[in-house]
Amino acid sequence: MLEYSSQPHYLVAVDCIVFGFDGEHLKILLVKRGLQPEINKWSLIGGFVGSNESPDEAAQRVLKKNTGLEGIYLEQLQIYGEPARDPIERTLSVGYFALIDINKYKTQLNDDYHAEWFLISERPRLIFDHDRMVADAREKLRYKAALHPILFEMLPKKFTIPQLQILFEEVNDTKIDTRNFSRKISSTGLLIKLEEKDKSGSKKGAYYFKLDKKKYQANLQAFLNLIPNLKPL
Amino acid sequence: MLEYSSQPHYLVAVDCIVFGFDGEHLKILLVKRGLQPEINKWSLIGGFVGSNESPDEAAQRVLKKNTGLEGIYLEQLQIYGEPARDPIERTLSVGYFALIDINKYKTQLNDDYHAEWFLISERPRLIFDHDRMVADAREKLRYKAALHPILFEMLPKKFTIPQLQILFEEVNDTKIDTRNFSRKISSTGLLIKLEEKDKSGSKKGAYYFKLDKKKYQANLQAFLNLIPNLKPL
DNA sequence: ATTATTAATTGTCGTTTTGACATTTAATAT
DNA sequence: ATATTAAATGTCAAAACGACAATTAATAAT
Repeated sequence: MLEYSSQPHYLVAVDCIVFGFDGEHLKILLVKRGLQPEINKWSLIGGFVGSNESPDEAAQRVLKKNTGLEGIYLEQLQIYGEPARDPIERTLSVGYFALIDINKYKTQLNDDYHAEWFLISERPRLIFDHDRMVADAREKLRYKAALHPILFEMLPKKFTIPQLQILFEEVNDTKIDTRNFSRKISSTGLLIKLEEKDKSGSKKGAYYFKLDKKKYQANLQAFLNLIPNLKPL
Repeated sequence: MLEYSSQPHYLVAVDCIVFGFDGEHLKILLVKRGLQPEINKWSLIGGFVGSNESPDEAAQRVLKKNTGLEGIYLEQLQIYGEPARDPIERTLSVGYFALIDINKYKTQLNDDYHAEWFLISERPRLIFDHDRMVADAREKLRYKAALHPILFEMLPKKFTIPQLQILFEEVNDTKIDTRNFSRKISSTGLLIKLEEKDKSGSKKGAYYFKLDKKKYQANLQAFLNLIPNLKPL
């Protein structure tokens, strides 16, 4: 086998697909690229992996630098490494998808940074292979959200069932029956009903719920049922 | 933002977690590392990503070079990029897991290469972070296999239901009820019953089945049921 | 030839979950 | 007092599930 020294070295970057929910629509956070090539074109939030950080840490750092966001849900998507994906120099990029509550960070974003939210369906064309990254992230989000309670990451601490349903509908691009949805969500035992109501959406008002954090942590792992009585490895 | 030129460059490698099934047990393919550091210690099959190939292509090439295997099921696991994971020089590694039918390649392996099969539970300690890679791959295999018909990749073209069940039991490290398993497998409509029987395992013999390849391709995508009547994005 | 043996195959039943569907309820506006 | 609007909840038939045991097809033993 070959020695280390004779092997080629590459740039390694991270790119973050940041999904957010504003109560009505699933959105994605984009920035105008600040360096050549493709300067001033819309792009995912990204940056190079530094010498003393892992890609995971780089993604966290880059996200914070570009948006002010910290401690948000972040998950590796996959690596993008076609030799010619960056025209200047070979760069491998690790894709991440992030989930945040838009309203929580709205002010911060508008004031301090150049990031902008777009409807998924109305986003501009992106540089390099970023459009593919978005498509992949969208698919993975849907896949994962069908089996894990991660969509709560995009909601405020207090949220209503109708809000939650709209979010599911947006992610899955489909309509869901209110009665069946409510039944299934209740059966998870993840929600705690609060006294307070959200009156903004209707005259009657919808009860707020919050996450049962203990059960939430326990259920982050898969809850599959092809194999009965399955226990973690 | 910084220029490309001022950014650090890294080695990028691939490491393959190769799972196989011999009819009885789930096994993993390991090699003795051929270069410093940690030379002659057990390791995953890996290699550096060359200048003119993607990581996916590198994984294919490395697998073929080390085992003679070609055109096998290969899927990206995740990237491993802790700054100090390789003591010589910073190297990021893309983990892949592969699925093959052990019997198909047995002779080839023993004769031409130094790879060796181990029971998952009896494998030696591996170099660097390869033990973590194996653990991650095992979890992902189980997760994916619960939702997608990928385990067939580890079986011969003709296989029996009892064989298939043992494989499921191995992957999930659990016992499954014969009657319920058979019912569920049949309901997928993925199997075609053949005339021939496998007499090696019993006096009565077990009917061979083969995959319905058309339905197999269609079902490689997720078949979830949290969202009724879900169609692909 | 009959019987024993072994693993493969198939069946039942009560419970739970599912998907499709409509009515009632709580608040505000008229 | 009534209309309006969205939230919350109920029913029912069909399907899927999990737990459980009996039958069948072939060979081996007597």
